[in-house]
This record gives sequence, C-alpha cells and structure tokens, in this order.
Amino acid sequence: MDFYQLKTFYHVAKQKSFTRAANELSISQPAVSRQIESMEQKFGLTLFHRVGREIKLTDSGLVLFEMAEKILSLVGKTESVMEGMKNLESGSIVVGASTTIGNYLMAPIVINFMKKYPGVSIKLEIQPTDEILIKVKNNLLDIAIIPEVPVITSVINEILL
Amino acid sequence: MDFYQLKTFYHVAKQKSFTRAANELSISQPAVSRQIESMEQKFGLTLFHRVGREIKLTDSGLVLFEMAEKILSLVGKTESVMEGMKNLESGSIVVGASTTIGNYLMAPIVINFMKKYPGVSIKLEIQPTDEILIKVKNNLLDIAIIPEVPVITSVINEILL
DNA sequence: TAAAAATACTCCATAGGTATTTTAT
DNA sequence: ATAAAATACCTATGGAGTATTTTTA
Repeated sequence: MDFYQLKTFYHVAKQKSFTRAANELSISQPAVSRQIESMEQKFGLTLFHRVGREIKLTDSGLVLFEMAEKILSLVGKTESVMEGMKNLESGSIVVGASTTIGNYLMAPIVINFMKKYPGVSIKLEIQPTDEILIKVKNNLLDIAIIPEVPVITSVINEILL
Repeated sequence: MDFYQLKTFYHVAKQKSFTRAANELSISQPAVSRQIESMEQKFGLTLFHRVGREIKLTDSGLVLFEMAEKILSLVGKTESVMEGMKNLESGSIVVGASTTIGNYLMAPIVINFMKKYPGVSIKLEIQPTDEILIKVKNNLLDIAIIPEVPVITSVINEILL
C-alpha cells in the first residue's frame, strides 16, 4: 500500500473524475491514471467502472474508499502531532507574566520546562498586567499569565473580537 | 508520510536495531538507515537516540511508534479486505448440498449469487448427505449444506479434530 | 466536436544493493 | 576485535511530465 496512491485514489473517488483530482492534487492527469492503474494491479481488482466518460466506484472501490478515509485521517493526525513535537524540540516560546505571578510562581515552572525541553528557547517577560495585555493585543506573546481581575474580562473580550 | 518508511520505522523501534529490522524486512541495513534518516529529515526531528551502539526511541519516536501501530494495523486490515474482495471478483467456489436441500432450496440462492458476483465461478454439487460428508472430510468443498441430523454431529466432531 | 481518459515516450529522482569506514564495546 | 550503524558509490526501477490518441456524449 502506498499512501500517495491512496490519497490520489481518495481524491478521484471524491471528485468522480481523474482530471479534477489531478488539478486538485497539482499533478498531471496521466499521473493520476497511472496511479489508479497501479493500485488496481496491486490489488488485482477494478476500483472504478469506466462507463462512457464517467467513472464510478466499484463495490471494491467503495470499500477501499471508506477505509482510505480512516487511514488518511489517521496519517494526517500523525503528521500534525509530529509537527507539534518538532516545536517541542527546536521551537521558541515567549511567556508573559504579571509582576507578582512572574516573580513568585513562574520561575520553577520555567526551569522545569527548560529541563524537559532543552531544545526550546523560552523567554519569560515579567511586566505589569496592563503592559502584558498590550503585548497580547499585538501578538507579541505566545502565552500570558495574569491575575484574574474583573476589569480584565472586558479587555480580553475586546482582543477576541 | 511514506508507508514503507513507517513500516521500517516500526520494525526498527520494535527490534531496537537497524540490522535486525533489515533482516526482518529482507532489505539491507543501509536501506534501513537511509529510510530512518529520510523520515527524521522530513519530520525535522530525531526519532532514535544513537547511544553507543544501542538505539533508543526519543520522545517523538515513541509518539510516532504508537500512532504507527494504529496506522499499520488499519492498513493491514484494508489489505485483507481487498484480498477478500478480489476473491469475490474472480474466485471460484464449490458448494456441496444434500439432495433435498440442493434441489429445492439452493437453486435460487446460487442464481442470486451468480448475478451479484458474475466473476465468481460457482459449482453446486448435489449428492446424498453421506457423500457430501466424505467430500468435506477430503476438503473437496468450500462449503456444504446438509440437513441437521443427530448422527452428523459426531462426524463433524471427527472432522474438526 | 469537445471533454475525459488512455497510451506513448522520455527523463530524472529516489530507493536499493555492495563495499567500506567509523565508532564503541 | 567485533558488531552495529554510517557513508560512498553505482545502478535501476518507477513515477512524473508533455504530447498524442482514443472514445463517447
């Protein structure tokens, strides 16, 4: 089984067209034809009925389609997770914290994180809450930790709009 | 993501050895090294710690291993199912039936099956129950349908031993 | 005749193998 | 000294593209 072919098959089945799948995948139409042909040979069965200039999934094709959906989704998830792991090995993160929290609570947390993910450069910015909020507005922080104060809520709502 | 690489990775992780994985997969050891290297480059992260002449999964490697397990299992299942579909497209089947059942019940069933799976050659053998049983013993039938008669049970038990 | 798939052909990238070197036990 | 992984080098298979032909609506 070849993921690349499976992906092509999936698009062809969805589009009900070799040509449209080719466009969607940014490859040539003959490339798609050959990939499907190759799959049909490997499996030893027909995946699409070529009826006139339409194509239609065979029974086998339909079964494969349903299983392909699951496989491709799982593969996609795996790739996302690996992408996330990469950031934990070589990423960088800027943490903002208000004065009190930053000085009294964050230090051990940051140290612990640095031990666990030595490849990640972490920067802790300790500033008054309102300054932190401005940086959050301007997307200068990856994460910010501030005390829970009623007035904050309105600012956050403004940011999230 | 490449399926063959994932499979190789899985075997290496299981065997904790490039060389043993290579043997298991019937490819050369350098081929395994390159596949792992290629994966590490694509993901942008290290999958194995090369500690001395031992190898050990990294954190990322462990995550990948767990997801690979699921993917490979699903792919295996898919391939089995496709193998089964192939038999429904081009297989052959020999059905044995006792005289009464064969003459009165099987005909419409067989006709229906032939319509649904025109690629499968089906042969219906109608014979007295005891003859059918002998053929079952000798593995000459893919399936046999006979009346439920007490004495049969002992014969079937004998066959299944 | 127009649109879609199949075929023909050429080319290149990738994957594999063998041989060898490096590294650590 | 040995066993395992990495590196170097070569080869070949397969997969891609462009151009063209076939088929049918």
